[in-house]
Amino acid sequence: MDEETAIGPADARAGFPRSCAACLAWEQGACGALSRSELRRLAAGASRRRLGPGSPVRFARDGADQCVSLVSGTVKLSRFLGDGRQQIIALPTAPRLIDPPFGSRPDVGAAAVTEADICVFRRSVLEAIARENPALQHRLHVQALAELEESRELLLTLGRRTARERVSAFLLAMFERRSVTARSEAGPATIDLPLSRSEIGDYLGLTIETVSRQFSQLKRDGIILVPDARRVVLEDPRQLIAAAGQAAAGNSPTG
Amino acid sequence: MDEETAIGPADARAGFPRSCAACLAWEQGACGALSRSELRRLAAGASRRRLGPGSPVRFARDGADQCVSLVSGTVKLSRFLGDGRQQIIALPTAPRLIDPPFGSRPDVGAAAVTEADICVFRRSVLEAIARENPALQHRLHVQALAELEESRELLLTLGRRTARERVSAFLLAMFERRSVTARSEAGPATIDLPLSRSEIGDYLGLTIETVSRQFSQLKRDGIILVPDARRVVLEDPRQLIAAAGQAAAGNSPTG
DNA sequence: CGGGTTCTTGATTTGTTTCAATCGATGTGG
DNA sequence: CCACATCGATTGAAACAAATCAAGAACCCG
Repeated sequence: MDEETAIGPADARAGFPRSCAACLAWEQGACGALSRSELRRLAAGASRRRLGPGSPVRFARDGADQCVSLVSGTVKLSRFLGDGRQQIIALPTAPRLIDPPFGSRPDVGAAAVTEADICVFRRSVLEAIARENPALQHRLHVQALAELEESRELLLTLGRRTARERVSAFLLAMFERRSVTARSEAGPATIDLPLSRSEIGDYLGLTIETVSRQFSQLKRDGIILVPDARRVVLEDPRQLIAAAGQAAAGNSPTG
Repeated sequence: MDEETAIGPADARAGFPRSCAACLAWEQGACGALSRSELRRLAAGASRRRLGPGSPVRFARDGADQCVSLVSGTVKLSRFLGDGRQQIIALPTAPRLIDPPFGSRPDVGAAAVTEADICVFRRSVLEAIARENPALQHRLHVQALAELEESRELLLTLGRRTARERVSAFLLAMFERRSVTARSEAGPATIDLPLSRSEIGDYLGLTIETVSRQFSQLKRDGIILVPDARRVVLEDPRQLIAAAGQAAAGNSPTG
């Protein structure tokens, strides 16, 4: 997606902070746009943490000087209504800056959905570096635009798709973002779901029961197989695509 | 929101391209971060156009070298399903870059909802300038993050709010973005709606009939007055806020 | 094996859509 | 100036999809 990493391949990591040298998110993540000295500056105040599924990610409320990077795993970002209704608004996977610099994000909650590693560092330092380093700035910008696109796709789903279309579209999306190792495997396509039924509901604006019913329905229709609750195999991808209610070109039909 | 304009106040416009000197979006928009020479470079291939309500904004499909800036008015950005179902995903107001550089935006449609002026210029030139001009880059980045926040707010609305809550939240949002002149007026707060009932439906993921019914209901409850279809006066703002189902802090109640 | 959690399935209710008719404003031509 | 067509908005009745309420089944872990 982006050629210009400021630093060389993995074997050239000498001179970098130790924690960064071992970091999986090193090259692809935002840090890949950083020079040795910048990385050292950032790593100074940084700390790593491992999270189990479900553990909340504490964001810097009240303007504390923090910034969270997701180094491995998947988290859910949610917004809430006063009575507890929850909507998952994004499902970032590593490597990704959740809670990015310059953002004004209000009442967003975050929690790990898989095992996850996060790296917390000083927001002010990253912002300062970004202001001097166009490559980093550009990376962050492109990242934000990608998240905007994802968000808008979900908007279409929540606003206009039926329950069946929502879970079909969700399965398709999970299929497309599956890991490279899973992608290269032969045989029928298998999707590992990072979310529970309840979380899928919170993502798709549905109840857990409706999600479950749609799974059963797709199963009965011979479109998917569900060997266990966290896995789905695609029997008939063609039909799943049809069931998702595909998006169309943006030329408004009539105003 | 952002102090660092690269150039001085309005009376210092000498030396700028003529069309830019007269441009309303000049300082606040992205162009405000540009130097004289950069602005001249950009204005070279630029063209202005006035759009009536409903007219589609032609985006550069198939990678044509174009970029659209909204100079005045409001447009709707929509996504579509194959059978024509429409979801409005954003309602940008001037000054704003719709169809911004570096974005990969797929099948997004755009149409003016009010009278609108747009400025079309060469995408490659803006991208080139952005890569050299950190202030512009930063502005575009902050802009993208703001749009992401708006999008996520709408996500919460579409995923978890009832019809009544949706139109209440919509009215509140329209109230908050009303013009400065309208804001300073005395007397009961009046909201001018830029959208028709049908467009409000497309924005809130509802049908036109449901939108209409909710307006009538809020009227009957003494919360709003509807002097005509395009205007709403707030009788009881407190109750409207309650009816919108207010958002809560992001600390997940339980996972 | 028990105890808890998650998932599934069924019956019923409810909110929203769909279908259909009417109203009101605006504009046109006779 | 008044019938008449048009378009958006409103209202009503019926149909429907998803939520809610309520059991049960499957699975996991100690």
